[in-house]
Amino acid sequence: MSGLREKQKADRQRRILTAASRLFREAGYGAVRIEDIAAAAEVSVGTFYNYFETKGELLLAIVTMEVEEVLSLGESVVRDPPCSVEVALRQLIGGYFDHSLVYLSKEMWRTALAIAIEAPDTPFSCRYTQLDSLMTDQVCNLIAELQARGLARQDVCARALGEVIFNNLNMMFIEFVKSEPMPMAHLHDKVAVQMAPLAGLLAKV
Amino acid sequence: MSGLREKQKADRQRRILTAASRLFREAGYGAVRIEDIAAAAEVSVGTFYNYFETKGELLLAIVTMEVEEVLSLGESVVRDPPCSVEVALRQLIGGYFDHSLVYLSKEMWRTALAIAIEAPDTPFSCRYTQLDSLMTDQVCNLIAELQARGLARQDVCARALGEVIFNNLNMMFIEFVKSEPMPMAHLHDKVAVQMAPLAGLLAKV
DNA sequence: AAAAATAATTGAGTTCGTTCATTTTTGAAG
DNA sequence: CTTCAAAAATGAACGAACTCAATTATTTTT
Repeated sequence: MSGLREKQKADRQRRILTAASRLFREAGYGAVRIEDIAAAAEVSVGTFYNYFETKGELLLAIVTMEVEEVLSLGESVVRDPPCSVEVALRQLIGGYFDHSLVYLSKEMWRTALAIAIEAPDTPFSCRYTQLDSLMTDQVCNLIAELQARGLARQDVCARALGEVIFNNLNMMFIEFVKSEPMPMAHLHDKVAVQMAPLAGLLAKV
Repeated sequence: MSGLREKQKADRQRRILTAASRLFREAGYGAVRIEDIAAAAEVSVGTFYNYFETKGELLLAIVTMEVEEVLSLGESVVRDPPCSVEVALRQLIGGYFDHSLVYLSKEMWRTALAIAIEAPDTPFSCRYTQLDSLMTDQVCNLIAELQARGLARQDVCARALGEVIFNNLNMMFIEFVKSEPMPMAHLHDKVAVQMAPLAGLLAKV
Protein backbone atom coordinates (compact mmCIF):
# COMPACT_ATOMS: atom_id res chain seq x y z
CA MET A 1 0.00 0.00 0.00
CA SER A 2 1.36 3.43 -0.84
CA GLY A 3 -1.53 5.83 -0.51
CA LEU A 4 -0.34 8.10 2.26
CA ARG A 5 2.60 9.60 0.44
CA GLU A 6 0.52 10.28 -2.68
CA LYS A 7 -2.24 11.88 -0.67
CA GLN A 8 0.12 14.10 1.31
CA LYS A 9 1.84 15.13 -1.88
CA ALA A 10 -1.38 16.09 -3.63
CA ASP A 11 -2.52 17.92 -0.55
CA ARG A 12 0.68 19.95 -0.21
CA GLN A 13 0.58 20.90 -3.88
CA ARG A 14 -3.00 22.04 -3.52
CA ARG A 15 -2.19 24.01 -0.37
CA ILE A 16 0.71 25.78 -2.08
CA LEU A 17 -1.39 26.64 -5.15
CA THR A 18 -4.34 28.02 -3.20
CA ALA A 19 -2.18 29.90 -0.71
CA ALA A 20 -0.11 31.46 -3.49
CA SER A 21 -3.14 32.31 -5.60
CA ARG A 22 -4.67 34.18 -2.69
CA LEU A 23 -1.48 35.93 -1.63
CA PHE A 24 -0.60 36.99 -5.18
CA ARG A 25 -4.00 38.56 -5.67
CA GLU A 26 -4.07 40.20 -2.26
CA ALA A 27 -0.53 41.53 -1.96
CA GLY A 28 0.81 41.32 -5.52
CA TYR A 29 3.22 38.78 -6.97
CA GLY A 30 6.29 40.91 -6.32
CA ALA A 31 5.47 41.58 -2.68
CA VAL A 32 4.95 37.93 -1.76
CA ARG A 33 8.04 36.05 -0.64
CA ILE A 34 8.55 32.31 -1.01
CA GLU A 35 8.79 32.27 2.77
CA ASP A 36 5.26 33.74 2.95
CA ILE A 37 3.83 31.16 0.57
CA ALA A 38 5.58 28.35 2.41
CA ALA A 39 4.25 29.59 5.75
CA ALA A 40 0.69 29.96 4.41
CA ALA A 41 0.83 26.47 2.92
CA GLU A 42 2.40 25.09 6.11
CA VAL A 43 5.50 23.73 4.45
CA SER A 44 9.15 24.76 4.54
CA VAL A 45 10.93 26.77 1.86
CA GLY A 46 12.85 23.67 0.81
CA THR A 47 9.62 21.74 0.36
CA PHE A 48 8.17 24.49 -1.79
CA TYR A 49 11.01 23.89 -4.22
CA ASN A 50 10.20 20.18 -4.35
CA TYR A 51 6.84 21.12 -5.83
CA PHE A 52 7.68 24.08 -8.08
CA GLU A 53 10.95 24.83 -9.83
CA THR A 54 10.73 28.59 -9.27
CA LYS A 55 8.37 31.25 -8.03
CA GLY A 56 7.63 32.06 -11.66
CA GLU A 57 6.69 28.50 -12.52
CA LEU A 58 4.20 28.55 -9.67
CA LEU A 59 2.61 31.67 -11.12
CA LEU A 60 2.45 30.11 -14.58
CA ALA A 61 0.82 27.02 -13.07
CA ILE A 62 -1.94 29.27 -11.74
CA VAL A 63 -2.24 31.21 -15.00
CA THR A 64 -2.43 28.13 -17.20
CA MET A 65 -5.40 26.88 -15.17
CA GLU A 66 -7.21 30.09 -16.08
CA VAL A 67 -6.29 29.77 -19.75
CA GLU A 68 -7.44 26.16 -19.86
CA GLU A 69 -10.82 27.25 -18.55
CA VAL A 70 -11.19 30.02 -21.11
CA LEU A 71 -10.17 27.64 -23.85
CA SER A 72 -12.85 25.13 -22.95
CA LEU A 73 -15.46 27.89 -22.83
CA GLY A 74 -14.37 28.96 -26.30
CA GLU A 75 -14.90 25.45 -27.58
CA SER A 76 -18.65 25.82 -27.21
CA VAL A 77 -18.65 29.00 -29.30
CA VAL A 78 -16.78 27.22 -32.09
CA ARG A 79 -19.09 24.20 -31.97
CA ASP A 80 -22.21 26.31 -32.41
CA PRO A 81 -21.29 29.82 -33.58
CA PRO A 82 -23.67 32.77 -33.98
CA CYS A 83 -24.81 33.28 -37.54
CA SER A 84 -22.76 36.41 -38.23
CA VAL A 85 -19.02 36.78 -38.61
CA GLU A 86 -18.87 39.90 -36.48
CA VAL A 87 -20.99 38.51 -33.68
CA ALA A 88 -19.21 35.17 -33.64
CA LEU A 89 -15.77 36.73 -33.39
CA ARG A 90 -16.91 39.22 -30.81
CA GLN A 91 -18.37 36.46 -28.69
CA LEU A 92 -15.21 34.33 -28.77
CA ILE A 93 -12.87 37.26 -28.20
CA GLY A 94 -15.09 38.82 -25.57
CA GLY A 95 -15.04 35.53 -23.69
CA TYR A 96 -11.25 35.50 -23.68
CA PHE A 97 -11.01 39.04 -22.37
CA ASP A 98 -13.84 38.97 -19.85
CA HIS A 99 -12.52 35.90 -18.06
CA SER A 100 -8.97 37.15 -17.85
CA LEU A 101 -9.40 39.12 -14.65
CA VAL A 102 -11.64 36.72 -12.75
CA TYR A 103 -8.84 34.93 -10.93
CA LEU A 104 -5.82 37.01 -11.92
CA SER A 105 -4.72 40.62 -11.44
CA LYS A 106 -3.08 42.70 -14.16
CA GLU A 107 0.18 42.48 -12.23
CA MET A 108 -0.03 38.69 -12.23
CA TRP A 109 -0.63 38.72 -15.98
CA ARG A 110 2.30 41.05 -16.58
CA THR A 111 4.63 38.84 -14.63
CA ALA A 112 3.30 35.66 -16.22
CA LEU A 113 3.62 37.05 -19.75
CA ALA A 114 7.11 38.28 -18.94
CA ILE A 115 8.21 34.88 -17.66
CA ALA A 116 6.67 33.03 -20.60
CA ILE A 117 8.82 35.18 -22.90
CA GLU A 118 11.99 35.28 -20.84
CA ALA A 119 12.17 31.62 -19.86
CA PRO A 120 10.31 29.86 -22.66
CA ASP A 121 11.76 26.39 -22.06
CA THR A 122 10.56 25.71 -18.54
CA PRO A 123 7.69 23.20 -18.17
CA PHE A 124 4.92 25.67 -17.50
CA SER A 125 6.18 28.16 -20.08
CA CYS A 126 6.01 25.40 -22.66
CA ARG A 127 2.48 24.62 -21.53
CA TYR A 128 1.57 28.29 -21.75
CA THR A 129 2.96 28.56 -25.28
CA GLN A 130 1.02 25.45 -26.21
CA LEU A 131 -2.19 26.98 -24.86
CA ASP A 132 -1.56 30.13 -26.89
CA SER A 133 -1.30 28.01 -29.95
CA LEU A 134 -4.50 26.15 -29.04
CA MET A 135 -6.26 29.50 -28.76
CA THR A 136 -4.96 30.43 -32.20
CA ASP A 137 -6.35 27.14 -33.48
CA GLN A 138 -9.66 27.98 -31.88
CA VAL A 139 -9.91 31.31 -33.70
CA CYS A 140 -8.92 29.62 -36.97
CA ASN A 141 -11.47 26.88 -36.37
CA LEU A 142 -14.21 29.41 -35.78
CA ILE A 143 -13.46 31.07 -39.09
CA ALA A 144 -13.31 27.72 -40.86
CA GLU A 145 -16.59 26.71 -39.24
CA LEU A 146 -18.26 29.91 -40.44
CA GLN A 147 -16.92 29.26 -43.92
CA ALA A 148 -18.15 25.67 -43.84
CA ARG A 149 -21.62 26.89 -42.92
CA GLY A 150 -21.60 29.33 -45.77
CA LEU A 151 -21.58 32.32 -43.44
CA ALA A 152 -18.23 33.67 -44.63
CA ARG A 153 -16.32 33.99 -47.86
CA GLN A 154 -14.37 30.85 -48.56
CA ASP A 155 -11.59 32.37 -50.67
CA VAL A 156 -9.73 33.68 -47.61
CA CYS A 157 -7.16 31.51 -45.85
CA ALA A 158 -8.72 30.81 -42.45
CA ARG A 159 -5.38 29.87 -40.93
CA ALA A 160 -3.59 33.08 -41.96
CA LEU A 161 -6.45 35.33 -40.93
CA GLY A 162 -6.99 33.48 -37.66
CA GLU A 163 -3.34 33.84 -36.76
CA VAL A 164 -3.38 37.55 -37.48
CA ILE A 165 -6.53 38.02 -35.44
CA PHE A 166 -5.21 36.09 -32.47
CA ASN A 167 -1.85 37.85 -32.56
CA ASN A 168 -3.70 41.15 -32.56
CA LEU A 169 -5.79 40.07 -29.57
CA ASN A 170 -2.71 38.97 -27.75
CA MET A 171 -0.81 42.23 -28.28
CA MET A 172 -3.85 44.29 -27.34
CA PHE A 173 -4.21 42.23 -24.19
CA ILE A 174 -0.56 42.87 -23.36
CA GLU A 175 -1.16 46.58 -23.87
CA PHE A 176 -4.18 46.28 -21.59
CA VAL A 177 -2.34 44.65 -18.70
CA LYS A 178 0.59 47.03 -19.11
CA SER A 179 -1.70 49.96 -18.37
CA GLU A 180 -3.12 49.66 -14.85
CA PRO A 181 -5.83 52.33 -15.39
CA MET A 182 -7.08 51.10 -18.77
CA PRO A 183 -10.63 49.73 -18.36
CA MET A 184 -11.75 46.47 -19.93
CA ALA A 185 -14.32 48.32 -22.02
CA HIS A 186 -11.53 50.26 -23.69
CA LEU A 187 -9.87 47.01 -24.72
CA HIS A 188 -13.12 45.70 -26.20
CA ASP A 189 -13.72 48.94 -28.11
CA LYS A 190 -10.23 49.22 -29.54
CA VAL A 191 -10.25 45.63 -30.74
CA ALA A 192 -13.71 46.04 -32.24
CA VAL A 193 -12.43 48.92 -34.36
CA GLN A 194 -9.39 46.94 -35.46
CA MET A 195 -11.48 43.94 -36.39
CA ALA A 196 -13.81 45.90 -38.66
CA PRO A 197 -11.70 45.69 -41.84
CA LEU A 198 -10.96 42.02 -41.21
CA ALA A 199 -14.59 41.19 -40.71
CA GLY A 200 -15.28 43.05 -43.94
CA LEU A 201 -12.80 40.76 -45.64
CA LEU A 202 -14.85 37.74 -44.59
CA ALA A 203 -18.26 39.26 -45.28
CA LYS A 204 -20.11 37.73 -48.16
CA VAL A 205 -20.55 39.95 -51.19
CA MET B 1 34.38 76.28 -16.13
CA SER B 2 32.58 73.02 -15.47
CA GLY B 3 33.62 70.75 -18.31
CA LEU B 4 35.45 68.05 -16.41
CA ARG B 5 32.51 66.71 -14.46
CA GLU B 6 30.29 66.59 -17.56
CA LYS B 7 32.98 64.91 -19.58
CA GLN B 8 33.70 62.28 -16.93
CA LYS B 9 30.00 61.62 -16.53
CA ALA B 10 29.44 61.14 -20.24
CA ASP B 11 32.52 58.97 -20.43
CA ARG B 12 31.45 56.71 -17.58
CA GLN B 13 27.99 56.29 -19.07
CA ARG B 14 29.52 55.37 -22.41
CA ARG B 15 31.91 52.90 -20.75
CA ILE B 16 29.07 51.21 -18.89
CA LEU B 17 26.93 50.95 -22.02
CA THR B 18 29.66 49.55 -24.23
CA ALA B 19 30.97 47.17 -21.56
CA ALA B 20 27.49 45.86 -20.82
CA SER B 21 26.59 45.58 -24.47
CA ARG B 22 29.65 43.42 -25.11
CA LEU B 23 29.26 41.30 -21.98
CA PHE B 24 25.54 40.70 -22.56
CA ARG B 25 26.18 39.47 -26.07
CA GLU B 26 29.21 37.37 -25.11
CA ALA B 27 28.03 35.75 -21.88
CA GLY B 28 24.28 36.38 -21.90
CA TYR B 29 22.31 38.89 -19.88
CA GLY B 30 21.57 36.46 -17.07
CA ALA B 31 25.16 35.37 -16.62
CA VAL B 32 26.58 38.88 -16.33
CA ARG B 33 26.66 40.35 -12.84
CA ILE B 34 26.50 44.05 -12.04
CA GLU B 35 29.92 43.54 -10.48
CA ASP B 36 31.24 42.32 -13.84
CA ILE B 37 29.81 45.31 -15.70
CA ALA B 38 31.17 47.72 -13.09
CA ALA B 39 34.61 46.10 -13.29
CA ALA B 40 34.65 46.19 -17.10
CA ALA B 41 33.58 49.83 -17.09
CA GLU B 42 36.11 50.65 -14.36
CA VAL B 43 33.57 52.01 -11.90
CA SER B 44 32.22 50.71 -8.62
CA VAL B 45 28.92 48.95 -8.16
CA GLY B 46 27.53 51.99 -6.39
CA THR B 47 28.50 54.21 -9.29
CA PHE B 48 26.75 51.91 -11.72
CA TYR B 49 23.53 52.66 -9.88
CA ASN B 50 24.12 56.38 -10.22
CA TYR B 51 23.86 55.91 -13.98
CA PHE B 52 21.14 53.23 -14.34
CA GLU B 53 18.25 52.49 -12.05
CA THR B 54 18.46 48.73 -12.50
CA LYS B 55 20.20 46.08 -14.57
CA GLY B 56 17.04 45.83 -16.66
CA GLU B 57 16.93 49.54 -17.38
CA LEU B 58 20.48 49.30 -18.67
CA LEU B 59 19.42 46.53 -21.05
CA LEU B 60 16.44 48.57 -22.23
CA ALA B 61 18.74 51.54 -22.83
CA ILE B 62 20.75 49.37 -25.18
CA VAL B 63 17.67 47.94 -26.86
CA THR B 64 16.02 51.31 -27.42
CA MET B 65 19.11 52.53 -29.29
CA GLU B 66 18.63 49.64 -31.69
CA VAL B 67 14.92 50.37 -32.10
CA GLU B 68 15.58 54.06 -32.73
CA GLU B 69 17.95 53.10 -35.52
CA VAL B 70 15.45 50.77 -37.16
CA LEU B 71 12.77 53.40 -36.87
CA SER B 72 14.83 55.99 -38.67
CA LEU B 73 15.65 53.51 -41.42
CA GLY B 74 11.94 52.82 -41.80
CA GLU B 75 11.29 56.53 -42.26
CA SER B 76 12.96 56.46 -45.65
CA VAL B 77 10.75 53.62 -46.83
CA VAL B 78 7.65 55.58 -45.85
CA ARG B 79 8.91 58.75 -47.53
CA ASP B 80 9.46 57.03 -50.85
CA PRO B 81 7.70 53.66 -50.90
CA PRO B 82 7.93 51.01 -53.64
CA CYS B 83 4.98 51.10 -56.02
CA SER B 84 3.32 47.90 -54.81
CA VAL B 85 1.55 47.27 -51.53
CA GLU B 86 3.14 43.88 -51.06
CA VAL B 87 6.66 45.05 -51.83
CA ALA B 88 6.36 48.19 -49.72
CA LEU B 89 5.15 46.30 -46.66
CA ARG B 90 7.74 43.57 -47.15
CA GLN B 91 10.50 46.15 -47.34
CA LEU B 92 9.45 47.95 -44.18
CA ILE B 93 8.84 44.77 -42.19
CA GLY B 94 11.93 43.07 -43.53
CA GLY B 95 13.96 46.05 -42.38
CA TYR B 96 12.59 45.75 -38.87
CA PHE B 97 13.37 42.05 -38.66
CA ASP B 98 16.75 42.03 -40.34
CA HIS B 99 18.22 44.68 -38.08
CA SER B 100 16.98 43.10 -34.88
CA LEU B 101 19.91 40.75 -34.39
CA VAL B 102 22.73 43.06 -35.46
CA TYR B 103 23.53 44.32 -31.97
CA LEU B 104 21.30 42.11 -29.83
CA SER B 105 20.99 38.40 -29.12
CA LYS B 106 17.68 36.59 -28.87
CA GLU B 107 18.25 36.25 -25.14
CA MET B 108 18.70 40.00 -24.82
CA TRP B 109 15.44 40.55 -26.72
CA ARG B 110 13.58 38.07 -24.54
CA THR B 111 14.74 39.79 -21.39
CA ALA B 112 14.05 43.26 -22.77
CA LEU B 113 10.55 42.34 -23.92
CA ALA B 114 9.88 40.70 -20.56
CA ILE B 115 10.98 43.78 -18.65
CA ALA B 116 8.99 46.13 -20.88
CA ILE B 117 5.88 44.13 -20.00
CA GLU B 118 6.59 43.47 -16.34
CA ALA B 119 7.78 46.94 -15.34
CA PRO B 120 6.04 49.23 -17.83
CA ASP B 121 6.38 52.42 -15.81
CA THR B 122 10.18 52.72 -15.59
CA PRO B 123 11.79 55.41 -17.78
CA PHE B 124 13.21 53.14 -20.44
CA SER B 125 10.12 50.92 -20.50
CA CYS B 126 8.05 54.01 -21.22
CA ARG B 127 10.49 54.93 -23.96
CA TYR B 128 10.28 51.42 -25.37
CA THR B 129 6.48 51.51 -25.39
CA GLN B 130 6.63 54.88 -27.09
CA LEU B 131 8.93 53.48 -29.78
CA ASP B 132 6.54 50.58 -30.35
CA SER B 133 3.80 53.08 -30.90
CA LEU B 134 6.00 55.09 -33.30
CA MET B 135 6.60 51.91 -35.26
CA THR B 136 2.85 51.34 -35.41
CA ASP B 137 2.49 54.89 -36.71
CA GLN B 138 5.12 54.14 -39.29
CA VAL B 139 3.22 51.14 -40.65
CA CYS B 140 -0.01 53.16 -40.65
CA ASN B 141 1.74 56.03 -42.42
CA LEU B 142 3.08 53.70 -45.08
CA ILE B 143 -0.42 52.44 -45.81
CA ALA B 144 -1.81 55.99 -45.84
CA GLU B 145 1.00 57.06 -48.16
CA LEU B 146 0.22 54.22 -50.57
CA GLN B 147 -3.44 55.22 -50.47
CA ALA B 148 -2.57 58.87 -51.11
CA ARG B 149 -0.53 57.86 -54.14
CA GLY B 150 -3.44 55.83 -55.47
CA LEU B 151 -1.55 52.57 -55.04
CA ALA B 152 -4.01 51.10 -52.54
CA ARG B 153 -7.75 51.05 -51.97
CA GLN B 154 -8.84 54.06 -49.99
CA ASP B 155 -11.95 52.59 -48.40
CA VAL B 156 -9.93 50.71 -45.76
CA CYS B 157 -9.06 52.36 -42.46
CA ALA B 158 -5.28 52.75 -42.60
CA ARG B 159 -5.03 53.13 -38.85
CA ALA B 160 -6.93 49.95 -37.97
CA LEU B 161 -5.14 47.87 -40.56
CA GLY B 162 -1.73 49.28 -39.64
CA GLU B 163 -2.28 48.46 -35.99
CA VAL B 164 -3.28 44.91 -36.80
CA ILE B 165 -0.28 44.46 -39.04
CA PHE B 166 2.16 45.82 -36.50
CA ASN B 167 0.67 43.79 -33.67
CA ASN B 168 1.04 40.71 -35.81
CA LEU B 169 4.68 41.55 -36.53
CA ASN B 170 5.32 42.11 -32.88
CA MET B 171 3.83 38.80 -31.78
CA MET B 172 5.63 36.92 -34.52
CA PHE B 173 8.87 38.54 -33.44
CA ILE B 174 8.22 37.47 -29.86
CA GLU B 175 7.64 33.93 -31.10
CA PHE B 176 10.90 34.19 -33.04
CA VAL B 177 13.02 35.23 -30.08
CA LYS B 178 11.34 32.67 -27.83
CA SER B 179 12.60 29.90 -30.09
CA GLU B 180 16.40 29.85 -30.10
CA PRO B 181 16.68 27.53 -33.15
CA MET B 182 14.13 29.33 -35.35
CA PRO B 183 15.94 30.94 -38.31
CA MET B 184 15.21 34.46 -39.47
CA ALA B 185 14.06 33.14 -42.85
CA HIS B 186 11.31 31.22 -41.12
CA LEU B 187 10.03 34.41 -39.53
CA HIS B 188 10.00 36.20 -42.88
CA ASP B 189 8.14 33.33 -44.55
CA LYS B 190 5.49 32.92 -41.87
CA VAL B 191 4.74 36.64 -41.84
CA ALA B 192 4.61 36.77 -45.64
CA VAL B 193 1.88 34.11 -45.60
CA GLN B 194 -0.07 35.93 -42.91
CA MET B 195 0.14 39.22 -44.78
CA ALA B 196 -1.28 37.81 -47.99
CA PRO B 197 -4.98 38.25 -47.15
CA LEU B 198 -4.34 41.72 -45.74
CA ALA B 199 -2.45 42.80 -48.81
CA GLY B 200 -5.36 41.48 -50.83
CA LEU B 201 -7.64 43.75 -48.84
CA LEU B 202 -5.61 46.78 -49.96
CA ALA B 203 -5.12 45.66 -53.54
CA LYS B 204 -6.97 47.79 -56.09
CA VAL B 205 -9.81 46.03 -57.86
C1' DA C 1 7.88 -6.15 14.30
C1' DA C 2 12.51 -4.59 13.45
C1' DA C 3 15.70 -3.16 10.01
C1' DA C 4 16.97 -1.48 5.69
C1' DA C 5 15.93 1.29 1.78
C1' DT C 6 13.74 4.93 -0.33
C1' DA C 7 11.50 9.31 -0.54
C1' DA C 8 10.52 13.71 1.21
C1' DT C 9 11.18 17.66 4.43
C1' DT C 10 13.97 21.01 6.43
C1' DG C 11 16.36 25.57 7.25
C1' DA C 12 20.81 27.44 7.32
C1' DG C 13 23.81 28.94 3.62
C1' DT C 14 24.94 31.00 -1.08
C1' DT C 15 24.34 34.29 -4.69
C1' DC C 16 23.26 38.45 -6.80
C1' DG C 17 20.64 42.72 -7.35
C1' DT C 18 20.11 46.75 -4.90
C1' DT C 19 20.78 50.45 -1.09
C1' DC C 20 22.99 53.89 1.75
C1' DA C 21 26.18 56.04 5.04
C1' DT C 22 30.73 57.48 4.31
C1' DT C 23 34.56 59.22 1.71
C1' DT C 24 36.50 61.47 -2.26
C1' DT C 25 36.47 64.60 -6.05
C1' DT C 26 35.23 68.74 -8.34
C1' DG C 27 34.03 73.69 -8.89
C1' DA C 28 33.33 78.24 -6.82
C1' DA C 29 34.34 81.92 -3.51
C1' DG C 30 37.34 84.60 -0.71
C1' DC D 1 46.26 78.96 -2.55
C1' DT D 2 42.88 77.74 0.97
C1' DT D 3 38.24 76.88 2.25
C1' DC D 4 33.80 75.45 1.67
C1' DA D 5 29.70 73.32 -0.57
C1' DA D 6 27.83 70.35 -3.76
C1' DA D 7 28.12 66.42 -6.52
C1' DA D 8 29.68 61.90 -7.27
C1' DA D 9 32.04 57.48 -6.13
C1' DT D 10 32.51 53.75 -3.07
C1' DG D 11 31.89 49.07 -1.04
C1' DA D 12 30.01 46.91 2.95
C1' DA D 13 25.46 45.52 4.26
C1' DC D 14 20.68 43.97 3.20
C1' DG D 15 16.87 41.19 1.22
C1' DA D 16 14.95 37.57 -1.33
C1' DA D 17 15.22 33.59 -4.55
C1' DC D 18 17.14 29.45 -4.63
C1' DT D 19 20.38 25.19 -3.03
C1' DC D 20 21.95 21.24 -0.50
C1' DA D 21 23.70 18.32 3.24
C1' DA D 22 21.53 16.51 7.14
C1' DT D 23 17.29 14.82 9.19
C1' DT D 24 12.78 12.77 9.38
C1' DA D 25 8.92 10.11 7.52
C1' DT D 26 7.15 6.39 4.78
C1' DT D 27 7.41 1.97 2.44
C1' DT D 28 9.46 -2.44 1.65
C1' DT D 29 12.01 -6.42 3.11
C1' DT D 30 13.28 -10.04 6.16
